[in-house]
Amino acid sequence: MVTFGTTPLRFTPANMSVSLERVTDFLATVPLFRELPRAAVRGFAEQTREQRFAKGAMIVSEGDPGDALYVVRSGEVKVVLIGEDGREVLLNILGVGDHFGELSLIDGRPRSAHVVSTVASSLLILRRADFRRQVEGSPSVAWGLMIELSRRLRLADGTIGSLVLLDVPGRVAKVLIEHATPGEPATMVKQLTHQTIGQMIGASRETVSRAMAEFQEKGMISVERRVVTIVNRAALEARTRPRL
Amino acid sequence: MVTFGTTPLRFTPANMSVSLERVTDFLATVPLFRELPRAAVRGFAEQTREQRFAKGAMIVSEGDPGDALYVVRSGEVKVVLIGEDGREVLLNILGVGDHFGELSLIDGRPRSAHVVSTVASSLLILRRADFRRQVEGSPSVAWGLMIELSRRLRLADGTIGSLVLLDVPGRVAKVLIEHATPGEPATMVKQLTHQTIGQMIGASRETVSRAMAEFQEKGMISVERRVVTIVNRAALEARTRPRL
DNA sequence: TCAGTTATGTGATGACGGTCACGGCAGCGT
DNA sequence: ACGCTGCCGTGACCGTCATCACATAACTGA
Repeated sequence: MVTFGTTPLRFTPANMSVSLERVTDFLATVPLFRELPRAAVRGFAEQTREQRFAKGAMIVSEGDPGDALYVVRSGEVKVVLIGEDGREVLLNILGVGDHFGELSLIDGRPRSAHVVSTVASSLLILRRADFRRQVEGSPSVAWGLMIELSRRLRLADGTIGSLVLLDVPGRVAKVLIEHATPGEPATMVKQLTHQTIGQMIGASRETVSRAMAEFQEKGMISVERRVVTIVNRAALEARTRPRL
Repeated sequence: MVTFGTTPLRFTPANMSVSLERVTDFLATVPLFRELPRAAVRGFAEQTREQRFAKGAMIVSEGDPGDALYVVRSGEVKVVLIGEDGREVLLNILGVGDHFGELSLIDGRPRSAHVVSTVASSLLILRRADFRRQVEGSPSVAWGLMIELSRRLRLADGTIGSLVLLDVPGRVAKVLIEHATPGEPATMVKQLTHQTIGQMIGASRETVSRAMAEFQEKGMISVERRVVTIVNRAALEARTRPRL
């Protein structure tokens, strides 16, 4: 549950002259700007300010007019839809180097989801300004943006597919596989609470719990102190397909 | 149900020299190329060939390597995911002037869904060739592409949200509203079979049928010879929100 | 270490909606 | 007109999953 307003935002004035090179260094590592010459990255960095958010702070709200792009410099944020009854749908979890907010910059429409920090986070904010001109002047950025949008679109379509075609255990299996860090014989999965998984796949906490219990019984995964290890990836993948 | 292979594709050799101007005229009307100078549109048109597909033909298949962009010149196609049990998820219905296949051109990955003609259709096929160079050389096309991708991403996220947050009647209401042609007091809805609506929202034909019966009873819509009229749009929109 | 908070396991219960099974109806080609 | 085929309406049944209600366990910070 998001804590509306209870955790006040804390503002940190940008300290441009001192940190410009640091910011440039950082931006140069994010995929979007990776192919850009240093001078161009600095061009973006100059339009940037940094802001810190406490855990649980609402960074952007659905429906807001949006005129900024955000890059996660530290921490983690989640992209969520919130139903009028308070239930949350988790569309995405973003970590360091990920960015959000480009949709509104591109099409000028209001924000389509909420973004909330899951831990204390620091974000670089790139205001609209002449974003469009900058992007058009940097074909590699434009291309990078399109690749990123394509990636998300494929992900979203895949999610729609599994929501419709798979039962809850199938969707849980899919999430486990997608969040597994490679390393075949025993693969580990990033820490995700059952609650969080449930919000990703549209299921209740309890049902996720039961699904994972089933996987454990069948020797597909093992859980040690809340860390999940994938024991039998093939079996998990099989659950990822309907009609088995 | 898609008829795999039963309806053979028919090939029509491109007739470049004669039809180039026609094709250019057509392309100039599609939003993606609208802002482009005529010469540039012709540049795209030159890389184009036209192909006809019978009703039910599979135009692209999920998993195929993809190196072409398709523009619907006449007819209609549907973008679908197909589960191993044969169930279909309808991601999109595309009409004249719509295009598909850009994702693979952008990121080079395989096709993420099937595309099937719902009626006999004619498509312009723009092969990869130097698509990337062309796009980078035409900022307005790059921008148009991003706007289109943004639009689809918003739609997809909205679909995910309604799949998770809304019950079937709610999702049906949403589809009706989205497909309503404006004209307030009595709005009409494009002809969609219950089956089709079901595939769009992950519900069975029967449940869609019952939802629409309920809407009729409550005077929210009226159905006359399979044409739906929205009588009480506000009530429909209310059903679009959870916790009623 | 201890208390408070947050995450997890598991049963009971009921509703939503999928599936099966028909019957009616409308359009369409011959 | 006549059948054919595809769409629609409705009842019956039953599985999956949300919800409620607790009991436990694992983490957090003082």
